[in-house]
Amino acid sequence: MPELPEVETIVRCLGCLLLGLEVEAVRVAFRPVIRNRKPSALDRLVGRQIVGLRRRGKMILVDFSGGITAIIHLKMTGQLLFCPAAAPSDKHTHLALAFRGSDHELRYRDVRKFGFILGVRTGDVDLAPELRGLGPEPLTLDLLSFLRRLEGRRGRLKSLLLRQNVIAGVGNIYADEILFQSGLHPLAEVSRLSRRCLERLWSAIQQVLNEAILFKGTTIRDYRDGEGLEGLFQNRLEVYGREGEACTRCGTVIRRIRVSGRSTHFCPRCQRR
DNA sequence: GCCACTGTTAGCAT
DNA sequence: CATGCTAACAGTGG
Repeated sequence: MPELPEVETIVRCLGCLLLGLEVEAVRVAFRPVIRNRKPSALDRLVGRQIVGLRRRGKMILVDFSGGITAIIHLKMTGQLLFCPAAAPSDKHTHLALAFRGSDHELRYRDVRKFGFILGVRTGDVDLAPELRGLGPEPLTLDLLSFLRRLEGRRGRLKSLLLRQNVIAGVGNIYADEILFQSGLHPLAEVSRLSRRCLERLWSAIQQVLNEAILFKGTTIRDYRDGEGLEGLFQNRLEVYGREGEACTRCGTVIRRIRVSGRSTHFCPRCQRR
């Protein structure tokens, strides 16, 4: 469930805590979460310092000294937690890094095991198949580039928002919120949207994602930031998870439908087709 | 106990 | 260019 705002929150949170720490030990409890086929740089982290934390789409990039980067995708239920080494860890903790002179460690947890960690050379990060083909970052994409990017595309508007090769980082929750904010119907045909509508869409993307980052993301169930804290944006959701409740803008009952296999929430009055 | 559901994404057939 | 379906996995709720 971590989408762009959640991953951004984790990266900002952990950036402050991890920068400069030197890896003292690596514990791997469940090897398959490491995607490298052969023993890789990830097996040689001891002695390296963490020199950077970045986000690309929904992925976390941890840069280590010596030119190694860990690419981490949390998928639905992954967590990256900086916690006391003494705290008990459960069966869903698949990997942990201990640091020299620190009583805290960094743990990677993932109940459903969909997530992964991949070690690459820092210079090759953008070439990794997981990052290749990822669309631009929505929050640094200006309006004109956005419009150009959507030119010639077809299909349902919501499906388009979810496609990581078009725009990176938007997932199911924020797609619904962005559509509500822009007053557009999830099933609207992309190729038939007026320029005015596309501008509203672009602006809603900026607004919703930035606001969600300010509120440190949405915790429905599993999401936690780097210190184990819940987000606050779940209290500000306008449509997601509000099926049967009243629209905050017009009072109409929020409806839920299925769009490309994903649960989709919208206000039938504020979001006309 | 069984079944349907869940925030992600890749791979497949169409 | 697009769609829908399935699968990976574990937990939750009816």
